[in-house]
Amino acid sequence: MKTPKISEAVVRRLPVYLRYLQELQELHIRTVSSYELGQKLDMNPAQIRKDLAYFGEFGRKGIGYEVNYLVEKIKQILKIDRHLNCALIGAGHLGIALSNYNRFTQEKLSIAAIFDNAPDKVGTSVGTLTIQPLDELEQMVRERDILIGIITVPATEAQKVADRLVEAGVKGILNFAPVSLRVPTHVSVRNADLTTELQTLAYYID
Amino acid sequence: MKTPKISEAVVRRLPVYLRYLQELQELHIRTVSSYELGQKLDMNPAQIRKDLAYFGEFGRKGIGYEVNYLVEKIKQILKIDRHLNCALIGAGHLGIALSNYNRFTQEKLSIAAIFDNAPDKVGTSVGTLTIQPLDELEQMVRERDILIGIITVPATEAQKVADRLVEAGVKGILNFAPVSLRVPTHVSVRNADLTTELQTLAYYID
DNA sequence: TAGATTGTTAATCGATTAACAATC
DNA sequence: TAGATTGTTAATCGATTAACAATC
Repeated sequence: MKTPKISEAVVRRLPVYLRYLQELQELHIRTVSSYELGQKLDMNPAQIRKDLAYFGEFGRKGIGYEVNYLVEKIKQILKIDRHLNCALIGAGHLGIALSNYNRFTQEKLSIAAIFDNAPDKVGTSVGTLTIQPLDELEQMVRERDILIGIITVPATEAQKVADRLVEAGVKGILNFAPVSLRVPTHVSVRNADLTTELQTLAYYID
Repeated sequence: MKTPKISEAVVRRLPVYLRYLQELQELHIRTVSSYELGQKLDMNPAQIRKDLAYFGEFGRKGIGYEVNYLVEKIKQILKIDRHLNCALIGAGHLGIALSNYNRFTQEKLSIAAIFDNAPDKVGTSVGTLTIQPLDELEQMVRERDILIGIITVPATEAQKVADRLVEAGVKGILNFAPVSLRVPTHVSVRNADLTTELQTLAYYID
């Protein structure tokens, strides 16, 4: 897979294509054109073709894209065709919600450990997992080959947790805490802060 | 407030500035330069100055920006200086998590009603609210002046809920369901789909 | 005053869109 | 074949960054 230099904008659109293509799969639709995709996703067809063409020639001129094939290709590109273990740090309401949410949607991206320091939470089960104390973070990351940390602790703790995740060897962080994390360049961070989203939305009201 | 044509990229950065400025407020720091902000947020200082300058002249040459003043200004720009009522549709784990999360962070952006159709949930309390059946959505949106809908129902239900929210007069939707919603242009949608975020993150692993 | 830092213009860089030859 | 649709190049558009006069 030759990746000349793909912009984040392109990468962010791939999961959106994938999601819709999977809907088409369920409807047993075999083929789709960039025009149809563009109509449904409210995007420019040229952009869709260009995005996909960064990674290879997946379509057929005069025909369009074969849905099943494109689904597999996008999964490969995103590297979600293989297992990827995540650790969840912070077993509050949001953490529990995510660990459930996760279970029945993407079995390839799975939560392999949950941590919290509250004494009344440690030892409690969440699905098939048991909440562990934060002390055990580093050990578990290594033992269970965890590559992604999902941070759902309070803002004041988030940087400390991020530092420990980085130190333990995690490659990516999904951060739900409302702070800008500082991490080395070899670690990717994505922010999923609800407050920020709501505030952005407020701007567009009226 | 003259707003020539502000790009979404600019609007998305304002809450990030705000968040850090509020941290500075707590530390009783009175003044900050675009250079310092840039250092901390890992952004170009010229960009920060330009972003802010779209909305007015908030700084002082040779000095920088007065923290308290800038916080107030950004709140005004984002329109979070006034109350804004949201409705939450879907009282699953994620919905409950959000309604709690929300309570103690942003009192100006508050959840004013929670809906779910599951018979075992209707009538149950969540904080000070009682879960209501979806039938009552339109009525509540009107009665309680709800301008934003937060969708945390399953993907299959999300478009139906969005249609009803739009019909009831909501101006913005924060969508947690993994589907691309279709709404009229006068309604803003922001997507906060965890799966999409995780998949994007996976691309950057290794 | 001298040093610092803004607001803004101009230069650069990158992303989106249009157009079309290639071809199924 | 004729119509459709890709992959890709070129044109456009927009966003970021650099530079600097204005000025606190």
